[in-house]
Amino acid sequence: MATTIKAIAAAAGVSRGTVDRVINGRGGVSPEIEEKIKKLIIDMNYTPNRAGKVLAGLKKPMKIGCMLPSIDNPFYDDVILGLKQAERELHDFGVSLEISQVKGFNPNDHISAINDLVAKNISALCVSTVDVPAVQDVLNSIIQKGIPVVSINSDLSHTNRLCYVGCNYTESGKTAAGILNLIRKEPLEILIITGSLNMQGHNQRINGFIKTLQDKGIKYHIAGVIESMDDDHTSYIRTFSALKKYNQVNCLYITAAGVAGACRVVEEQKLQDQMTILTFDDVPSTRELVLKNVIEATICQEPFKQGYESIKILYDYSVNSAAPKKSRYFTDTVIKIKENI
Amino acid sequence: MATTIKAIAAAAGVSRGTVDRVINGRGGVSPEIEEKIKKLIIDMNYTPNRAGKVLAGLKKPMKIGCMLPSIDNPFYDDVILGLKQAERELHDFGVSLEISQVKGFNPNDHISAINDLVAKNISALCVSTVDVPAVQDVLNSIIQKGIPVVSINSDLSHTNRLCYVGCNYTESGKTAAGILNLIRKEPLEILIITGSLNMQGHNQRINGFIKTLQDKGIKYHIAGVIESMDDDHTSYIRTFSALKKYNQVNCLYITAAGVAGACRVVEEQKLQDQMTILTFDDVPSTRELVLKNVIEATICQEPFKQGYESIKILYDYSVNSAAPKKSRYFTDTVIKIKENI
DNA sequence: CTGAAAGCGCTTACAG
DNA sequence: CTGAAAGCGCTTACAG
Repeated sequence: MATTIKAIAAAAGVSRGTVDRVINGRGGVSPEIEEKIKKLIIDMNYTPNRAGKVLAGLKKPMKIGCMLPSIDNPFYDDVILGLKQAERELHDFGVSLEISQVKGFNPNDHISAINDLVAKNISALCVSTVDVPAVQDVLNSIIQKGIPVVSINSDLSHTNRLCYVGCNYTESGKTAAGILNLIRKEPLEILIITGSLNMQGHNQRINGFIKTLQDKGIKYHIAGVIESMDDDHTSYIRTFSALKKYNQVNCLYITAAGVAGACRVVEEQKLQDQMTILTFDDVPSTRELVLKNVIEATICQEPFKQGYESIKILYDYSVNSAAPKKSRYFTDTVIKIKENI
Repeated sequence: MATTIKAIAAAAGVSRGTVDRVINGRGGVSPEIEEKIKKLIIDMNYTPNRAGKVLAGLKKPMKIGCMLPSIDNPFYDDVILGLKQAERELHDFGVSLEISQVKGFNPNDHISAINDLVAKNISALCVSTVDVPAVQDVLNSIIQKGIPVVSINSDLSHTNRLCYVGCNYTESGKTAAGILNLIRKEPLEILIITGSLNMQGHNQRINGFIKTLQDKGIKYHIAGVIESMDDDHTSYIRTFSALKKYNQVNCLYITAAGVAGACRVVEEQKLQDQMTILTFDDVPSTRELVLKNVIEATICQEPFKQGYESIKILYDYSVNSAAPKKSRYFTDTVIKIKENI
């Protein structure tokens, strides 16, 4: 049987209330008694029982806010499933989620969604947002108020966020090059279709990719780099033009959304057989293209786990005062091909 | 606030004890009152609070037994880490693990290890064992005693095990062929090195592999099939002979342990460059060979998760009487290459 | 500065 | 067949 507050109180000859004050640093305990209890806690190897804490804490339930740019972005579907799974598991422990979904990456939209959540009295926040000063400032002021923040999928600089949970973008770019190295249809004439050159994650995927191509001594040439703006229509138009201009291209490296738009060009022009296509993430349209042998491999990042772990981390921090051990939790870089998708 | 036993009792005009009797089917309640309470439970949407259950159940702690053939088998290291992680998380809920490790696959050794666990008064069991009648009988008698059993990593037939948690062997074999299809150095002359032709999982890896090679229309020929007996020394000896005999082999497909032994032959004879090697699992020696570019890809099966989920499933079943929704929980088929291992 | 009591939701003897 | 009471480990007013 593990040590309890009751046992400590008996050993110290005080009441359980006093032991509780020391354990939780509520103050108002004489120095001698405080010392005595602290020593006992260590000697008797006391750790608070989570079930007891939960039950006592049921009177003041905890609401965790989540802000995601998930409208019209199927990538977030699995993130949300992960959030909800965590909510289900923690429901009996008094936890509920307040999920705020926005469309696009306008900082002002994100800020007002975040402020709305705070107004709804959340006691922790997880966000997937843009890393710009205006957003950083808002988050820092929230953190100052005692609301811990976890960044999902896209990290934040210059903030005291508790931790990041998401993709290792550089590694995922390297892995794409590793796959290409196995396939090896040299010389490679590569068209890079990125989401936005302003997105750090997308750039890391490009840099990791190129670095590994070089390290491996692969014969390649980057025909061009275009931006899809994470939009299938833009992606289609620009890929169409680019493939007309660079007609030697035999490899598409698509770092973000816009996969279906780019692949439509390839299919319409019947270029599947001579084109090696590498993409990221597993949204329904991408999955279909993998199953149709249009895309050779898509590299994924465990979105479900990103949602699930974020909530668990915030809960553990708030209730068990367990700070995360790492400042960045990278989910696995997962290679999916037709057979294991 | 969620509905509680107290609320139901008040609504029914009875004591909490009576409500508890109905909820847990302990009997001894008059039919009319039982009906009334059952209706109330549905109408008021009652679900038992786990924290309350846990606290009340702390007086009778729960011991879960685990039997693994893990001695001298590094594959199980991560399975055990997963078991221990679950134990840590459930420690405050009164759960402890009794892990029994054995060496090899002798049914009698497994049976006596299992019986020892039962003698230690475990209330649930997870096992990774051999699927033979003698073992099945022992497990069925244990299950009859009310001890639920989960099979890890290797499934059991003819038993009432609660569920299986482990690899999808057929899919992992297909995935190996999918990788080979991307690499395509036809014509392929393949040497299959399997663990044992008596192991269902190993055979499924072979069958899935060959089926997919055929479906893809890949030009291949199986030079031979040898058994490593999951042992590096045996693997080395037999691979050495086989490569001497079939000197056209340009691909090694290794379905189980014995990877390091087989690869030693390749390295000693400097065949790395002309040999495509596909393996399974991520043990230290395999990982090293992937990083050294000897192995092209190794296909993994989330061993940590296998351990972790097995315990969670047994716990949920025992405490929350939540039967698993599926009879087989397949962990993901994970492709690891140098860049993402 | 400290203690006694009540309560979170559930279960377990015990009494009738 | 049913109820009242005590208890699991912790926290929260309240009284002194």
